[in-house]
Amino acid sequence: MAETARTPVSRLRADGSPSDGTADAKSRYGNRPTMKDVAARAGVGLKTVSRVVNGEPGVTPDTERRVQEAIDALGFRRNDSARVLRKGRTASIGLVLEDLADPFYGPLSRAVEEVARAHGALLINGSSAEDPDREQELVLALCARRVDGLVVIPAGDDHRYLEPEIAAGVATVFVDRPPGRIDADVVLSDSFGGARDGVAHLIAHGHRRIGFIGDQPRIHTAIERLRGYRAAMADADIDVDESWVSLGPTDPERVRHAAESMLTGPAPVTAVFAGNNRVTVTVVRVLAALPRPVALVGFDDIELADLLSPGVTVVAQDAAQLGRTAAERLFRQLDGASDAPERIELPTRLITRGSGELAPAD
Amino acid sequence: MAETARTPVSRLRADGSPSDGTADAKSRYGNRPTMKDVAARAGVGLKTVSRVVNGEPGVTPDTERRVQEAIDALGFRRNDSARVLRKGRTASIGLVLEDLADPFYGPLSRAVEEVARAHGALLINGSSAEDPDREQELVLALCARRVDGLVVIPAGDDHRYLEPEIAAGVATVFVDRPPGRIDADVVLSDSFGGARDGVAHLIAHGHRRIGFIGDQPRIHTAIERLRGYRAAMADADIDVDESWVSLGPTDPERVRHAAESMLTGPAPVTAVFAGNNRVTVTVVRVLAALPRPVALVGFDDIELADLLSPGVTVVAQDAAQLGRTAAERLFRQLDGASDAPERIELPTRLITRGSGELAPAD
DNA sequence: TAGAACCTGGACAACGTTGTCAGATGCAAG
DNA sequence: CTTGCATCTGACAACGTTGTCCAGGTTCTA
Repeated sequence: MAETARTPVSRLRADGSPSDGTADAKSRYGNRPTMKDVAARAGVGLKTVSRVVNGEPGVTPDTERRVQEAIDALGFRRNDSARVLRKGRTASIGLVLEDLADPFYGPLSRAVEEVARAHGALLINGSSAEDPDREQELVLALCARRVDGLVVIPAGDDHRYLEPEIAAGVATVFVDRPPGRIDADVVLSDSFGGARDGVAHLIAHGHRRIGFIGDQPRIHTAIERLRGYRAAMADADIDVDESWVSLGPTDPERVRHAAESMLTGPAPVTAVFAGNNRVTVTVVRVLAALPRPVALVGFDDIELADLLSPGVTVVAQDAAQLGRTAAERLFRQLDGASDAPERIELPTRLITRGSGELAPAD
Repeated sequence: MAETARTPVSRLRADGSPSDGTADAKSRYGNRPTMKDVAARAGVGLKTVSRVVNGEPGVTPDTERRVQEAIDALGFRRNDSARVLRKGRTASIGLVLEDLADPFYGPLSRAVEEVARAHGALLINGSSAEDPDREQELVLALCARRVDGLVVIPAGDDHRYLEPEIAAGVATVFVDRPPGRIDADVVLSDSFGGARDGVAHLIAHGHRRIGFIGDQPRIHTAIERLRGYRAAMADADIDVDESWVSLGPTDPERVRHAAESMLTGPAPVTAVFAGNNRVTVTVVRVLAALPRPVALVGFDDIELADLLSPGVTVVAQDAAQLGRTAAERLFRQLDGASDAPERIELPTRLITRGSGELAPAD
């Protein structure tokens, strides 16, 4: 059945609609009822409708009923744009991350959303695709929408463009990577410590020639994890052969090439530390095709890592906790806390599953 | 932790321009500069500023420069709330899905975002957590924000509450599951056909006792996939023992219990068809602990499925394509197309990796 | 040189809501 | 039958932007 009462006529209309008299009048949506319309229908004043809609006190039950009937009859829905204009707060926050499709960011944005929801706010989000210009464009678009706050996983390394916004009261928290050239709240995982522990774990199982494959060097976490790698190696008095280290984009081709080359040189590595989830996945594929076992520890947990053989040992960070902490910090700012910008570092956790405990196959 | 003093009037820093005398009654709260402020500073009219900001023609280069300088000096950013109020279009679309953290929805929302971006729109999104009330609440909140359009992965089965919105011109497209009790565009994967093919594949490899574990029966895809299962079984003249069929929540406990019980009865199944990615993951775990091999085909592809042994055979749907198609359809509506609501069904693809080709271990 | 055609700039009125404030109304007490 | 007081109610002015429209000024044509 399902016959619709949809009017085929007024779907929406581009700005310069032909003829149709004044463009100033309602050439936009099919006419949506406003509070004025509701007031007229209910035979009350405009403000009374506003009071009913917002549950303000001071309306007789009888009046309220009349207004409610008019609202239902007309299908009225408050226009929040106008409300925002008047009140100044939008009850929405922006989340700028690198890629919504990356499994690492899913739980993170979900956590941010949960916190936002608990505070009655909606979440607007966008992917920067690791492009600083796009990050800035997105952030500024969000500011133009007057989001109350921003959670940013930065792609760029210069955030001075945010200074006027922050000064104007846009609460801002960075996550996963610190901001560049401004002082602001930031929530991070302990990339340095996590990587150091992971590499130390490999060393403890007898490895000395250990490879490191990480993300591009302009990304803070990549540098930190490499630093952790070097620290662990130094602690064990192992000289790092620079052919064991590779930073760059994390697309499968590049990573595969990097892995293969450090596995085949004159001094082939017996273990690999993978700098993030995407790297790990590709390295697992490369190692699976090898005749000899090569140990592997990856940064970030991956689904099904426990079911591979051997299971993949990882340094896990809690993406959801990262997002939750950041969002909570954001709303603390919005609630008026005026603490100095703080850097919060969350611990990582080594999960041993087998691949990191393989002995070197020398 | 030390408690910090909270002042209600905190981070809003009214930029005190000492020389400017006009800042008396107007700028009581640390407000942002408006076009009026810019106009005053540049010594031009309000509308001229608007023209510069929007790149409209009819401004001398010299005037434009003066205005631009004032904009930069004040850190002016157009207030889109006001703009929206005036123009009627928000250049934003809403996406309501089940769970942002589910790996199936990541690529889908990313695709929607890409299309939105290509049309200059931002994406507001929220998770319904499979709760119809929450879905409605979210959708209506988005409508109050006056999003131009909605992409909805429905949790509920009655969407008549959307009728006034659609009539008022909110473009609407459903994805992954059809809407309930209204007529609207919908983009689906071919759940029925995909499941039928997957089960037929198992039958072709000699299985006759095949289990089906799916999502809750109020979810459309769960029903469709079960229908596909029954169709394939009927085509092969196999009577389905109802102890082989289990629908319900997809949490690991429930799925594990369902799998174990159909694997241990008097007529234990020799193969399992898993109704979605979450079910598959748990079933893989259960089967991995079994002494005898049991065949498995899962609906939805999973990362690393190829690296397990055996590799997991799946009926893959293209989540990104689903999102892209829906979003494109949405913007076609917004561009004024007034086609009748349409149902678009995307094909699935069987990917054989080993688990689905195991012979029955009778 | 006057008039027309054109260009630039600005005054003003919306858009739909909420905060303020003063006017109505009802009821009890004087 | 007033007065006082508490409740309700509605007119009106913002909020910051854009569409309309007209006033000046300039250049070009007759």
